[in-house]
Amino acid sequence: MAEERFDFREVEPRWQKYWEDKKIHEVKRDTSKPKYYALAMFPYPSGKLHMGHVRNYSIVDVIARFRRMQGYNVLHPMGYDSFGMPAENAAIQKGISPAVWTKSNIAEMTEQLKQLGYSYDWSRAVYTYREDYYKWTQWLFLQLYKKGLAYKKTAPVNWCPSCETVLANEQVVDGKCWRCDSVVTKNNLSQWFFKITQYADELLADLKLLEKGWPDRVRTMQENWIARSEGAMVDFAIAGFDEKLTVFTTRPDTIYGVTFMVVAPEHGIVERLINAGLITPEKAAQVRTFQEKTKSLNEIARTSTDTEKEGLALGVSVINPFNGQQVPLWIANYVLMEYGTGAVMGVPAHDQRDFEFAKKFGMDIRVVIQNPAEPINEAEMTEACPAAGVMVNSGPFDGLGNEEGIGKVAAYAEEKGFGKKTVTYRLRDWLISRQRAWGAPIPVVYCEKCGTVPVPDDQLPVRIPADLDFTGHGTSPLARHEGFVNATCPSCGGPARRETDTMDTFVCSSWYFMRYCDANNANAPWSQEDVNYWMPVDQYVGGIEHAVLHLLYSRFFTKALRDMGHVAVDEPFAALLTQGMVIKDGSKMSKSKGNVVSPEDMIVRYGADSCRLFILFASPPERDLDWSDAGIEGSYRFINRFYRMVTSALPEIQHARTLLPVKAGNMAGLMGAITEGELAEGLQRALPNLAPEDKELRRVIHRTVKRITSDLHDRFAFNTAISGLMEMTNAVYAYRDKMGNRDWTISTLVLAEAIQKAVLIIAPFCPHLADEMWTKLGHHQSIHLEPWPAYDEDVARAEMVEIVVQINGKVRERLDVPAGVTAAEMEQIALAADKVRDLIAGKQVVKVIPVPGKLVNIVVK
RNA sequence: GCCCGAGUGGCGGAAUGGCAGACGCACGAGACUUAAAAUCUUGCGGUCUUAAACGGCCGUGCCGGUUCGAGUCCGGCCUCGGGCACCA
Repeated sequence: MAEERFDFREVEPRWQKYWEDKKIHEVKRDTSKPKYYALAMFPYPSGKLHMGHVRNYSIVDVIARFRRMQGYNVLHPMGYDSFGMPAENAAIQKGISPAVWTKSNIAEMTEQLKQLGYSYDWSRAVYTYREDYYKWTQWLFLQLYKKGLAYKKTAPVNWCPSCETVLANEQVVDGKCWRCDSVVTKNNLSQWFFKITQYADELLADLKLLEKGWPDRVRTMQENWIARSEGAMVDFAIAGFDEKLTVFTTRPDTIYGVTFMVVAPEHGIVERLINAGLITPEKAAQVRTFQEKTKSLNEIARTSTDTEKEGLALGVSVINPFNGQQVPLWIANYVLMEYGTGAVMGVPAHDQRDFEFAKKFGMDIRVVIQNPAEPINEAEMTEACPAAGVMVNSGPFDGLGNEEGIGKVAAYAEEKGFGKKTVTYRLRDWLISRQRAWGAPIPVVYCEKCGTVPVPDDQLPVRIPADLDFTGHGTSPLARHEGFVNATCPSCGGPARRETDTMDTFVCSSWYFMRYCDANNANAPWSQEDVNYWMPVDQYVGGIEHAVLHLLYSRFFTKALRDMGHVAVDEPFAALLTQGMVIKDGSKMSKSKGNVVSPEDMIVRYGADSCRLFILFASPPERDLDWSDAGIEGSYRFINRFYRMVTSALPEIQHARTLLPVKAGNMAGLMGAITEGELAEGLQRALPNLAPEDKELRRVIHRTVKRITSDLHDRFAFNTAISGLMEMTNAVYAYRDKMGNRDWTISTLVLAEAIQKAVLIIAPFCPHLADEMWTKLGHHQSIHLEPWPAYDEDVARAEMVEIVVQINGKVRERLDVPAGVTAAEMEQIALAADKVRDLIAGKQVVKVIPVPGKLVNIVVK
């Protein structure tokens, strides 16, 4: 065969320019076709693309191109999630303005995305840092505010006392500031929240709608993140103090087993008890020290069962309303203010954490749930017993099954007025305030007379000033910018101060998929017609690391906006594919490890098509992918092998053209182009004259088309789809080896069919190669506008199949049988085979299990 | 720690309860070539018997279970990875 190579350096840029000039990936609403919205999680413009991006975008590009060929009107957009910390860090470290840094990174990454040949509709690109985008982020904030879904409350932030600045969790390393190594503490600030908990029930219930399209594990993670739990709130009186302490418990059935009470160190009651003098001054000093110590622990450390439990008795008692018993009140590091009411009842007999706490501090253990068959004894317990059983030592509830008891106890409390049945969630409201300058400013002003006043729509956007001073110390640059802070109250016209916090970048990324539907709308975030035509996203693809936060926030946003009438869908992402990471030599690519593979280098050396092909071939999409330099070499070789397969067959295909009448409408017919219809008809006529080799090749071709169609449509198995393409290529080579002395007339037709279908199938994976080959086959229109090839079930079906005969589960014989044999026939054939008869001679056949078309298992004794 | 995953040849992986190792990489052999590269053909889990496997046995992280049959389902571990609310 000819020793030619695919000249990707010349071909790839040429086709990229062609697609861009012809705008073939720009889409409009079109009700004559079914729509398909294919979406990749948009990148943060950190500088250059990394292999994780290439993997993500190659997956979505294959899906988009495949669906286009299948006749869908495909929306495939791209943009940049371009607010965030790295731009501010660049400003602090290099003195470049965040906007300039961001813009130049975007330019570089866009260039690389274009070099990879992704079929984006660039006319719809969104950039969250631009005014025309964040204007609408602010508008949406105000919509939520007006609906009562945005509110302010006090919440702690990480605080570096030396830099006098707020730190992100990422900037706290082992409890210390990443820049100056000072011990980080907590500061309370008044901050904005979104009321996502109002949607907790629906976010949980609607996971059912995603059963088909989302991975089980992501739904499970969200379910556990929201974590609905049913239980009861119970009010405990405080001895000598006129305030009730409300606790939440999922086990009201154990309420008679309470031997102590614990609140979070930051619980408000502690302060009030100190102020009321119920906690002695010496004790109060200890409390302060304890609170300071807890502040330096993060949540993971506090809730870890490995962490030593620390506690401090306050010298105050609370009264169990069920039995009037007084139990001591404690503070402890393992109780969080964020969950439930920040107060938990201590039932050491039936809760492991309480058990450990009671053991450490010498508190009573009282069993109130017994297993009558194997009674437990307080003195001998080595761990808590959370199991079900019968209620004992529980006053009027004795003898009740504990599960029944849960409801009865709660109902009793409700009746008596000291408690009620409650549902709580682990999910907390979404804190969106960030003390940073490179984000969408929260569009609110504070007026001495009018209070908190939203900025009117016609004054949006609240702009980030261009002349900010980034130091990395002290308050946010926005808060230090006089021109920004000083404002006029929109309500009374008097002097006012602007809110200086910006929004969490997750707010920007909670609605970008709706902006893509109508990205250039200057009057609204989107039009109803567009958003309701394109939404929901049919296939969303991104990293598993977003399983909870981004995906949950976006679901919340969609539901809240639906309730305000801005969009008509319940869920934003009908289907989700979570792709694994790209690693090298067993660990994450990182500069410090020096194992970073640059997409740029790979494109220069092997071309975009090889790069795309390898990254899709090396691993199934959900799994982590180990990058291999030798592997991409293999993909590069395959592309050349494919190229030679097509180019060397061109004379035969020209010949095939002369055998077939050109049908009306085939404009490229004179150039040698054959339509799929012409080929199918020609082969239909040639059918009686086909040799076994012809039939075999046709079988491979049609079976492969079928398999790849299903791999792409049903299960996103790009790796096996590509291996199918390789097998098909191998089959064509084997066929051509035998072609020399065969009937030239028929074999050229079969070959033409094989080549043409192969080129169509490879189009979503290697779009440049495919378009180039399509042109060489005489076609005049881009292959990406052609329909996906058809396959014929009858041609794909094998005449004979090999079945396996097992004896007691071990393979003992292989037999060729006609394809459609029944189970009964298979059983007969298997038992009649010589080798089988020898092996079962003298033994008793207990059972025969025939599996049609696959195997027969004979069980003998 | 808690929640969620993953583990198969020298390597990446394939196998929807039914032949473990498709396809590719690496490596070996052969063809072509003055030579090399490229290309084409071919072999390739371990082990035992054997002149030779078209033979036997073992083998999908470990231990146990369900089943005629388990890489696949169930229970218990081990190791690695993702998330844990201010990285995005």
